[in-house]
Amino acid sequence: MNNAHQIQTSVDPVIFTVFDMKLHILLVKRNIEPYKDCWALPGGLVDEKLDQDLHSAALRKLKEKTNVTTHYLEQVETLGSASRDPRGWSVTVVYFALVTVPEENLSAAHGASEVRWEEVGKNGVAVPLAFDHEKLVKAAVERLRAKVSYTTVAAGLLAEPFTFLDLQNIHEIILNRKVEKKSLMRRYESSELLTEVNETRKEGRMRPAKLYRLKDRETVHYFVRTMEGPR
Amino acid sequence: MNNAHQIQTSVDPVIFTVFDMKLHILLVKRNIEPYKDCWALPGGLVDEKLDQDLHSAALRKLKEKTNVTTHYLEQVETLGSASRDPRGWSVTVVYFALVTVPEENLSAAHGASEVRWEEVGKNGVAVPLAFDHEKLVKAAVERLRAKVSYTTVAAGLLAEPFTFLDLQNIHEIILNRKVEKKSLMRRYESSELLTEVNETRKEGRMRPAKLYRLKDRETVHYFVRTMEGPR
DNA sequence: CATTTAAGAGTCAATGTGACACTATATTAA
DNA sequence: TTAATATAGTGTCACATTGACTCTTAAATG
Repeated sequence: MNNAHQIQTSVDPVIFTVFDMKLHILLVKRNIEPYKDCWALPGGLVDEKLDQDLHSAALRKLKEKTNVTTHYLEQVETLGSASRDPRGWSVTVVYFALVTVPEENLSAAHGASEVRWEEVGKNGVAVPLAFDHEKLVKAAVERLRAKVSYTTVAAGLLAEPFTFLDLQNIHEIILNRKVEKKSLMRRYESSELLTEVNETRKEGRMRPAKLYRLKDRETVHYFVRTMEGPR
Repeated sequence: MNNAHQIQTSVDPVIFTVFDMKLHILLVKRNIEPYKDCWALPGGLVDEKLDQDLHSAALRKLKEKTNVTTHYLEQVETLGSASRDPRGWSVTVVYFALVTVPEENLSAAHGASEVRWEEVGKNGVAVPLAFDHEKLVKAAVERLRAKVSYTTVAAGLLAEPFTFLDLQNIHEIILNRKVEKKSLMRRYESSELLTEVNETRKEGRMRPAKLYRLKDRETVHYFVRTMEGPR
């Protein structure tokens, strides 16, 4: 029972952002074997010295690859088996993080020769990923979609201030379907999470939209019911 | 990065059952340090040789402590930190399992000097637990309650055949509140998960209740809406 | 000042819910 | 044979929330 075991423990954050009206995740190109030159999640081994706990290990990985800060980091699931890494038994804890649209860009440091935002389509990303990372991404996307359909987490992705249309777009992009304007508005009204600011217009000669900020970027409101989708 | 690290990896199943109209979980008394003679979850280290993956590691732990089989095993969350075990960095993957009411009883083998079913009250169990196991139990109970309020998992706890009242009781015991008969009936009807069998009566001189079986013990039906509780 | 066009408020049928009243039925006692 | 009993199971309804749709509002432009 007291065998000094050799199970590798890592964290794999799936970092989401939205730009160009598409959902994206952050990938890094591996520069060591196994799966050298293959795209992978920006994860890595938990460091006994550096990391107090799993959550901060995930935050550290996040910081190493991007300059942006997260308003949301949630554990998704943990996969562990003898076969998922050719080097032997390994366990990885999958997280998903939401970051606002990146302006200054990525730091291709820390063992990653390349870093990039990859579009998430209907069936995950278009490139093959190392290890079982496609499965991890799938799980994270499912969780994100579920969460967005019954909470206000998606609002955290927006740069402030934002219009209601921005909010609606974020939901539609992540859920990959139309969302009823009025329905979403009602939900955010009852969440009491938005504060109005001033005004602006988006395109030429139309009525300007109100601008909002979040009262508290840390708070996530749960809708009384999940968004049901089209009838 | 390639430091041979020493993170201990374990699984901790929270095994639920219902008898005497109360929710219970299985605990074992530790017979080694640390926390010797303290009650704990029936978990243990993942064994690289024995276990193919985390799920089967949890099943193995379950089998070592009870003779019953599970119809439901679900991963809850993973906790890992430098401080949760005095011996150093450790990670544990928490599962929750549902088993039918135990008849032949527990095997107090495998490093546990004592095994027992402990009642789960409003605030978890009444005895202090080793490590952070109270937190793990709390997380598992929350997840169980959530799941029971929007799925048919609870039905898996019943020995077949069962009456509708049995089903209602199971829900009420786990959720720790009254559940509307008609509301629950509607949900199970639309789940199309029950098959009628014959008849029986429970107490003396009243109308006998129909007996049911589950069409498929593996299938879990998701209700269209969460049970909302009293108005 | 009329026109344009999206913002955003109003309205409504459909759905599912909790609550509670009501009916059905096997057993037992008269 | 029949009435009483007590739980099993069904009927009904007000209420809340939803998706869908329509209507009003308002700044900017020409």
